[in-house]
Amino acid sequence: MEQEITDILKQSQLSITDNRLKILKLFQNNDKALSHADIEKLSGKHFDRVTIYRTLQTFVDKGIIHTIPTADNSIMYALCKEACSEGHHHDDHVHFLCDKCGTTYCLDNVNIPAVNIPKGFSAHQTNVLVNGVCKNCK
Amino acid sequence: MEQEITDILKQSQLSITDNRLKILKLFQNNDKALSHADIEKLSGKHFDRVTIYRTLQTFVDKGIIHTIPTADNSIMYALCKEACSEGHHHDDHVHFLCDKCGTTYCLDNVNIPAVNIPKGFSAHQTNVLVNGVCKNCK
DNA sequence: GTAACTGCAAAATATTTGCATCCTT
DNA sequence: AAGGATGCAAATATTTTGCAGTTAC
Repeated sequence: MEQEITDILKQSQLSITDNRLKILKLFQNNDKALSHADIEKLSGKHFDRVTIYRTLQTFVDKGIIHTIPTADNSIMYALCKEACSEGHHHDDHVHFLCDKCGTTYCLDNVNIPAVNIPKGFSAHQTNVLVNGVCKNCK
Repeated sequence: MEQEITDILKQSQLSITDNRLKILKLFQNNDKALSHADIEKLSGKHFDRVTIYRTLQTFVDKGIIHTIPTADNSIMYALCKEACSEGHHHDDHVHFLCDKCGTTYCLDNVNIPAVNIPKGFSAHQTNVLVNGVCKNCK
């Protein structure tokens, strides 16, 4: 597990630092999407706000995490699966936001359905965000 | 047309003010989603930032406009169709974001497809956001 | 006349940038 | 040693709140 995390950084040609390892571990341990604020709390404020901003941005750029568009517009981040690579995300899965607990899940096993778009438009990527109640809050 | 706009406000039991009429007119004239910044620009800075914040919030609360979750997390707003009412949105249409010109469209005629969500989860609302190239940028 | 709306000032938050220092390689 | 990463300070930008003056009804 520890090994996996460092591998992720190596593959993206990023220096292996405590900071990055800790943030990555937060994502792995939580199995849900995290906001900047979540990371700040979960980390116990051990590192700087600015570092979190920069680290998240770096991870997004490298395709390690992806952002999730949410209705209330808090930016959420979650780990990308193997299909993602630098500059080219394939987050073709559905995101689920629980209205009760606020947790955002990546439903990796749920494929996004095909969408018919009008003539003249060409689709490149599709995001699906489902709101509702999650299994824990039921 | 002018009449329509005042009717919208009347139906929501809101006072009819220049400010609100102008902002509503911006939405009607542009046929696309607008951000807070867009409105500031389009209005020619004739009214206060704060007023725009409050007006947009009021409109969202009353079901006159809805927010659109976007990948880059700028908050976009667009007019709701007749199905929306206070506190209960039915934005069951697809949103399209053009990667070239940045325009966000409501594809009112495109219904959102059914999504299979896992056991234990119950869906309440589904948002679909498609990225690509729009008819004008092709 | 009264309640609602607006604009200004200011506070509170959030995000970005510059730079000196420290850490990874 | 060199380049990248971090932390601090500070600059910007964004959003919220309070309040007094104005406007719609």
